[in-house]
Amino acid sequence: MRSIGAKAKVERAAIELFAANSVDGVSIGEVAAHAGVSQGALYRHYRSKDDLAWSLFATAYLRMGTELGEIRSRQRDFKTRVGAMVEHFCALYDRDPALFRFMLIAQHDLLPRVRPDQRTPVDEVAEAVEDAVRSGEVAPVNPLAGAAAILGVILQTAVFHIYGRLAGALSLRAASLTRAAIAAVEALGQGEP
Amino acid sequence: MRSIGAKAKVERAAIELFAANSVDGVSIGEVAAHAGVSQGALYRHYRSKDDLAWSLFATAYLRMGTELGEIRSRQRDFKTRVGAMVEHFCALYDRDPALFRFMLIAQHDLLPRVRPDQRTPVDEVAEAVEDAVRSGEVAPVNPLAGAAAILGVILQTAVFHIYGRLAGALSLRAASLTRAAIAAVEALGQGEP
Amino acid sequence: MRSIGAKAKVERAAIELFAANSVDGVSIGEVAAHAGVSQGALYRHYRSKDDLAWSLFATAYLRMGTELGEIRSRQRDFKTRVGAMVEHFCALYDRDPALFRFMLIAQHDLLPRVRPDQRTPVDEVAEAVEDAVRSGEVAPVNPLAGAAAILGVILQTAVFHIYGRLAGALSLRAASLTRAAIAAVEALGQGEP
Amino acid sequence: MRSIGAKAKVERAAIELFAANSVDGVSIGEVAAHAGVSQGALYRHYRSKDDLAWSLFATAYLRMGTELGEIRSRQRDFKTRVGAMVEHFCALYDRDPALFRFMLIAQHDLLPRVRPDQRTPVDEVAEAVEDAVRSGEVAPVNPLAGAAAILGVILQTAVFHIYGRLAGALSLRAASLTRAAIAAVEALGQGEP
DNA sequence: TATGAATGAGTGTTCATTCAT
DNA sequence: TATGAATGAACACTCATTCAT
Repeated sequence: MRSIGAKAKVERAAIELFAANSVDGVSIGEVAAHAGVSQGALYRHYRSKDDLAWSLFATAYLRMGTELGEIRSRQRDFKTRVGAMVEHFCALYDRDPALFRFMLIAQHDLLPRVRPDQRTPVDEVAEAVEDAVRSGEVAPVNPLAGAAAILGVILQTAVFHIYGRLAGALSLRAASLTRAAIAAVEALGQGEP
Repeated sequence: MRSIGAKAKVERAAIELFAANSVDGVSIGEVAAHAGVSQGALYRHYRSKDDLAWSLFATAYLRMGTELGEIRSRQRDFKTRVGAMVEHFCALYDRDPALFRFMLIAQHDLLPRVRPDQRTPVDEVAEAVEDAVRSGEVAPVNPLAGAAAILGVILQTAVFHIYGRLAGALSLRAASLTRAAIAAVEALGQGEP
Repeated sequence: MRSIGAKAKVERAAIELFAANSVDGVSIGEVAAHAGVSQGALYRHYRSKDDLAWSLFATAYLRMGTELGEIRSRQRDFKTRVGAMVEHFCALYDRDPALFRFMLIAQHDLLPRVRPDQRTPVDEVAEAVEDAVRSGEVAPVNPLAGAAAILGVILQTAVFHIYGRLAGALSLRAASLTRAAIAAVEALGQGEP
Repeated sequence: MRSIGAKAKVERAAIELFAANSVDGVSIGEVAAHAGVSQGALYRHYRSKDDLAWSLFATAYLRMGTELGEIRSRQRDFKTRVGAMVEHFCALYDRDPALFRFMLIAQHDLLPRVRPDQRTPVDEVAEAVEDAVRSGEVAPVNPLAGAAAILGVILQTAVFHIYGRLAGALSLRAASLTRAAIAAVEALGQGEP
């Protein structure tokens, strides 16, 4: 009856349930019930359960890519860029931990479906590293290896937070995570390989 | 005599299929077929599909914890410990990527089931950090935050390898990953928080 | 004024789709879309999907009965009657093959719903045979057996046309079908049973 | 438990229910219940409901083609051939009216799926007509038009029997149907087209 | 003991029908 | 009046698990 917000309610319910139980662990009926709509109504907005999961994931994942891209174009200094990116991740985590967890969980199923021409968070972080290498801000290093270090520091901290190993707002850790991420990238490039 | 190795064949098949398709994406029939045994035979070794997945995960995960514990007791120096741990992770990844990927995928479902008194890889790495802080090898830092940085650098690199973003044996990256992990932990402790 | 023709558009769409995919193979949404009206509008003209299918079938089927009855009252000679009836069938087929095919398909579901007091094509053809027997134009024969022979010759030819086994306008075959139908009825009555 | 006959019981139940209600009008649950097996058991023998319907239809339809082919190779005279074919149809109808009705109903959905290289009843009857034309037994006529006449006489009589318009064993009508079928074919070829 | 047929609850999905706007 | 979003019951199908042989 209240058609405005029906899709939004489904999205929220799906993200929360998928985050808590993984996509396969949640039935479409549970999503509908949690959203307060009928099962049939859900299919007016999404062609299938898979479409729902993919749509939520792709939207959030590619949006994060876009936002990191904007950060990259706003800042030119490597350390500033990494700092802003780390803060962006932390802010998302604090604002919507369910969405963050959903993305972490769902990536194993859904990442392979991202088209190679789409700009992902990984691409943006790797490009930031590449820029830094090119400008001499950091010693030569494989940009993707550098991106792995940066993202690893951030995401594993988020994972520990999810599992209760760490507490408090993640944003409070942004400064130290930034230092760690930058130091990791610099250290990567200091050996012979 | 034919039953010798039957359980091992099931385990291998399960790990490979679970790694490729996640636990929910694989039926017990597929595991049995892949292992070359009947479905009924599978239930002689595992009470349920869940028992199979949990048993595989817990064995591998806790074993990794034990092995990291042994590394910790063999080495006393922080950097040496981290280096050995990184090498251990890389060696496992290179030797059995399916098992590694299975653990990465399954953790979201199964980690919460690990009892708090069991020694996990996280505990061992965190304890190594704690020791280093206590001995003054690194500046004061939350041991779990340090463990997150170390594991993040390793595991995200493995994830990139799985998704084809990085190539070549992971062990070849052990030295640089070790430097990155240590640098990250040291940097964590250098700010005011 | 927009509603003028809406019902007719629904009928046409329904007949075409039902003919191509059978009633169960077509959704009310497809009919509405094909007709260019909303689903709700469709229910203004028909109480239900079943009502739509039955209404279309009954109208066409009973109309054919009426028309054959008119032929019967216009012509008194058996051969002339059969000739006119065959031509009538062929003309309908050539003019509206979808309607013809719909009737052939739908009869299995809907024929039992025709009330016994309603004059069907079968009744008219059987009565023509009965008249011919009574007048001595053909040897004694069960009128319904005769009607089966006549209708079988016509309808099976139409079926072959639908399935692409025969080509060209069916009306071109009217003369030979008439001869065949009459010969079949005459032959039926020439044995001992 | 009684694995012998499970598939046969499913087939019988399916044919009977499909004949009475059409394939779309019967749920897989009803078939299973009628057969006295579980729904799951049904899927051990048939991949899908469609596979069940198609398998039943193709088996019966192509088998009839084979049998008519055998009749054709046993008899060389046109009238004898037609007589044997008519008797074969009548015998099948009398022995298994449900199967006969199922074939009549299902053909509209399933006939297009028969591969062109498979010998159908239509092919066999048409070939019998062709042979008769070639040998001069009947005047020149399109073999498929002739087959339509023969099959029409038989099948429409069966249809009338199904709907209660005719009664008694169909085999009792075999002789007169044979005469009617032959007369129809002969009459087809006596005009100018 | 080992097999695989059988079970039956649960899933995603469709669709005829209703009704607020 | 006309729309199309919403409903909810029904459906085909899957699969972990059991058990007779």
